Amino acid sequence: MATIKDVAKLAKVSPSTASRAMHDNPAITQKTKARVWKAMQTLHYAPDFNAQSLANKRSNAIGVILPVDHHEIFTNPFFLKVLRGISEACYQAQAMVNLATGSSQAELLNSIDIMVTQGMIRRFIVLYSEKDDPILTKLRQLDAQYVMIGKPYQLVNETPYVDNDNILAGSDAAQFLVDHGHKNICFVYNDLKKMVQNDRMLGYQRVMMDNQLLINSFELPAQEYPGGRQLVIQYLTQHPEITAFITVDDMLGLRIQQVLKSSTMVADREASIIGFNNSVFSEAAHPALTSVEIFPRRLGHEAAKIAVGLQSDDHLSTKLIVPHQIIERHSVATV
Amino acid sequence: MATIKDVAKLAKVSPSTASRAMHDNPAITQKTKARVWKAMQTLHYAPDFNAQSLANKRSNAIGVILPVDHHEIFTNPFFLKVLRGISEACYQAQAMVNLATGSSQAELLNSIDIMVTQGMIRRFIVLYSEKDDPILTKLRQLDAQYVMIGKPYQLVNETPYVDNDNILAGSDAAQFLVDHGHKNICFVYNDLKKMVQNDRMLGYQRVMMDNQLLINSFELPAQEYPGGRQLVIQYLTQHPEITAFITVDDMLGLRIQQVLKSSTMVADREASIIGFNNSVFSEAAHPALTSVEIFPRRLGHEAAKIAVGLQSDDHLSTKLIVPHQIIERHSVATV
DNA sequence: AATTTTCCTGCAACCGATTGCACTAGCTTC
DNA sequence: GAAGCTAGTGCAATCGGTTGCAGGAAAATT
Repeated sequence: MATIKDVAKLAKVSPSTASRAMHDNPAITQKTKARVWKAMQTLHYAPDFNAQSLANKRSNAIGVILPVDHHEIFTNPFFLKVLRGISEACYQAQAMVNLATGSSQAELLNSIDIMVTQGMIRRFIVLYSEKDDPILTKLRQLDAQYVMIGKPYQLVNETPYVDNDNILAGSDAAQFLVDHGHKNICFVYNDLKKMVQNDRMLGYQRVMMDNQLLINSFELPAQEYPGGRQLVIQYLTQHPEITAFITVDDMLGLRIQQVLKSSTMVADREASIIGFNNSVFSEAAHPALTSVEIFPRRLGHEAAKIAVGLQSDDHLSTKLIVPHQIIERHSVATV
Repeated sequence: MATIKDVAKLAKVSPSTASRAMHDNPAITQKTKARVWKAMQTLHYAPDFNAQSLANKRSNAIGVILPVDHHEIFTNPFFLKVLRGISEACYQAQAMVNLATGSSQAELLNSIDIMVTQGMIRRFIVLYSEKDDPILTKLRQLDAQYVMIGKPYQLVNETPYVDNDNILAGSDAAQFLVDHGHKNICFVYNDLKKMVQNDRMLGYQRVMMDNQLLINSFELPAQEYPGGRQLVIQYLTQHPEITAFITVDDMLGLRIQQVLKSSTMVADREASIIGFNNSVFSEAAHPALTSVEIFPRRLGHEAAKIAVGLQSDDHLSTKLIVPHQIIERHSVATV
């Protein structure tokens, strides 16, 4: 591998000039820069990241923080897609991608500590947004920068983030059902402490109120908790008027669909369903689920672009809203 | 942050001695080592990874290579679980996890090149096994070490890997059906160029032959190719004798189940299904799919442990077989 | 032509580790 | 007691970059 000294030698300048030329330092003449650049080309020069990080006290890597391990999370293809987007943007920006996970919060905190203090990683992407998250406190305390995927709960103005307009997405989903003639619509969620779910519900509520319709909601616990099926049956029998469901994730929609199709307790009961995330689940269902696509890969891509551009001294924060899109399939009927 | 010089000063030795003491170099007296170790403790010393990598010409990071982007892959929770296991083991070994993905092979190859030449990453985990994979060629050519998840096609003896015994898993699944009285069993796959699928089929075939039963197989293309549903219906009508399916992934099982339940073309047709991967899909189905759990997280964990232990000079290769387990649910009936 | 100003470039130190080699004790041995 | 060993430690160079500061050359001013 060619080093900066080789380049310098070939361009007949000193390593310091070469270094400055590479960073397009204004102190260097165009003519000199050109010489250096040509030398870089011919030698296929590429800087050593470790040497650079050492000298700069800052790694070129972006740390990616997944939520603390939890059955549901590591089952959700959403994160993998986001990772793909991040990876893509980082590749284009010549940055490395460093993963941080943990089976407990303590472990994750420690991982992050190591990445910052020993790895000199100073830029992170946090793949979720939760209330009172100690991880964010830690990052701030370590003087690291981060961009979030999802809208932050705290320091909303100071935190760069990329997100969908989940309130709008919730509204759109509700409006879609209303437009199809539904009046008794139920919102199915999982955990309202998550900003996404909360926002989508807000959007749903807004539309219902605008149309003077009743608000119904239902908490369906994660798959690993038993009895979910029973809860759905119960809800359905207690609310015979409900003709449509908005589910905060396709998976929930699928589960409700399964119950509708298979339980003798609710035989002949029909209901429209619209989900979120446009995941495999929605395609796999029959009838295929209408779902709101939120473009996770794009979310990741944009977040990474912001993270890569983060300077250690800037305190302005970029916010980016990625559009969503309703993918119509066959699970919503017109009444 | 304390540096090695601070430690050295406190222990009243030179940095070189401190360094040697930290690596438990036999040239250093126990007494001196003890002094250095105590100094490390009191200063909360932790080495700078970048400086270390620079001096050693080898990073402490493990590169993780995902397969080239492909709708199906980034939808499969398997990889996320494996990542979790890798991350866990790396955390314990104080190694960083570096991700490599690409939307094309060229991009992925380039990513890897960068990781090795600029990042000094010399140890990789490859999350898949494919025939004639140029990625592996590249890794070898770059003089990097790798451990695979899944059995390699080439250099089987020289390549460390961790895998399930997929042949056995295939046999077990088939035997499970045979034990439940099934005689006409069909094996459903996706892409036989993948070692996993091939092996599972082999196992299936073995059991069928041992029991003097006919071998039936069926290729169900990935979800994104249209017409899959039609293919299933066609197969079912052309093979009325089939009473059970082994599907190489739960997703495929789910898709077959959907057809069975919903198509009027095959009304009243019943069939048992056993899938692989014990993914959410299997739980979400109704009746819930019986599935073969292959413990992806454990696969990742073990692979990472091997990768971390890899020395640049050793040419012995560890192989590790992670057991599988049939998770009985309700999709297999006794005939 | 001499002096000042402006620009550009190079020297050398530094980032935080590792390691070959030389050196100094303390022991043994004759 | 001098010579020869061995074992333990430190010096200094090195890994491949970055950057403050000094200095030299060219351009501008008088």
